[in-house]
Amino acid sequence: MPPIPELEAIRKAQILEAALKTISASGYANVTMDDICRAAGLSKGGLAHYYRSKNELFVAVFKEFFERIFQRSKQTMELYENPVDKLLSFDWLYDRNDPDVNVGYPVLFDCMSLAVREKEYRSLFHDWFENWVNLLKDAIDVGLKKGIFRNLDSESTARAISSVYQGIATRWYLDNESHTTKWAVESFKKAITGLLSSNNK
Amino acid sequence: MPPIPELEAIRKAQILEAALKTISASGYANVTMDDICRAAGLSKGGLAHYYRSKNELFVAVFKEFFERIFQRSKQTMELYENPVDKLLSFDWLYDRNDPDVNVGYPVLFDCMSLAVREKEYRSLFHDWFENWVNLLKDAIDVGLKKGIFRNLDSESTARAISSVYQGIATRWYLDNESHTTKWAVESFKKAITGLLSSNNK
DNA sequence: ATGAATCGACCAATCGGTCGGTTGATTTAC
DNA sequence: GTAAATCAACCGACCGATTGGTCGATTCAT
Repeated sequence: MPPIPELEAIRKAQILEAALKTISASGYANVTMDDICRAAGLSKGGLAHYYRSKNELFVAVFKEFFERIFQRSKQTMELYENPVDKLLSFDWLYDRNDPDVNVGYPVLFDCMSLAVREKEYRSLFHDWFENWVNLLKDAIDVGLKKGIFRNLDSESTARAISSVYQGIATRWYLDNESHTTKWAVESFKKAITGLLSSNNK
Repeated sequence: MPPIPELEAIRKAQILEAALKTISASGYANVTMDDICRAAGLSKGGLAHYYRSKNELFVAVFKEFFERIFQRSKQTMELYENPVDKLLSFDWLYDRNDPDVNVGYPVLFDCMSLAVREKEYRSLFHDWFENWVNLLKDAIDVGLKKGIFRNLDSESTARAISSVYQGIATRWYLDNESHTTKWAVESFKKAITGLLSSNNK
């Protein structure tokens, strides 16, 4: 019987952590199970005991990843009271020293290219979008109730706002020599305040 | 000696076309040289005669791809006179029946995940961004001169506009059940007109 | 006969997954 | 109370399949 009852949960967490870092560093397509074994301090057979296939492990890794990002987003938004501040609270996405950012972007891009063809990954994306959009939507609804915003469809505006964050992030990360952090922050603020002002019919 | 002098150019074009379709359909990581040989109607040795390694071929494919997208963007913009119309002329990006769209998005996502780790691909991205941004920047500069826009930095605004297109495209493509074409088109119009109106200090 | 164009068998390397085996703690049998 | 059986945890050698690249052979126009 198990030495400690929580051993399985501990091991799985260790493996996920090791796999996440390895995938982030080398890229989904280049990572081998051996790499992950080494990073996790386990043998091939040992790892197979917890995750029976590469695909099973990787799906678990990406799931864990999105959960982390979501929690981070939620916690950061909660630091603010004003709906506008909440909606503009994602500047941590453009901090090159942030550990979530450094690990996260490579994983995110990998996941996107996987999502193109595999519905399991598309579904992970969908859930993440949904969670993110709901955070934003709630803030917009509060703003509408308080009269800060007018004539907005909160859901489609929320989707647009998160898309703007992601679009700017893509540039900022993949071509950082031409896209400074200053540009990224100013741009998302202008774009999002533009989306929130109801001068569109 | 070559049967026809242009044979090399013809073959290379055939190979690039076949490779582009194959990569789009199966994904960079899953495509084998055999797949491309079959699609191009050539043997392994025959293909090796024109492209000596997988990497050499793939870089050429992605280069060709970005060139196509750029030409398409340029031509579509030229259909319009008014700077605002030019800047909003990219709704073809959100047409699910467009062949460039169907082939392009999978390739684009693959290229992004490659660009994270390989500077050769990052450089392709950079060049594409630069070309795209310059198209937009020229239109904005005309608008500034004509007095249609005020208080804008044309370059950083151009970068923001193309980022908005790309961010919305990501959602629209990867999670199309929750992101309709109508949403995509309305959203980019609102976001971009917001960026162009100078009510930001 | 020279060399570009093309072929396809073959090689070496890689990788995911399997499987028999070991360890050590717990449970069961007596 | 102890010997035997059991089982989770873990190991690493091995297998089968895949794949990128090579190379000698073949064709054919010049």
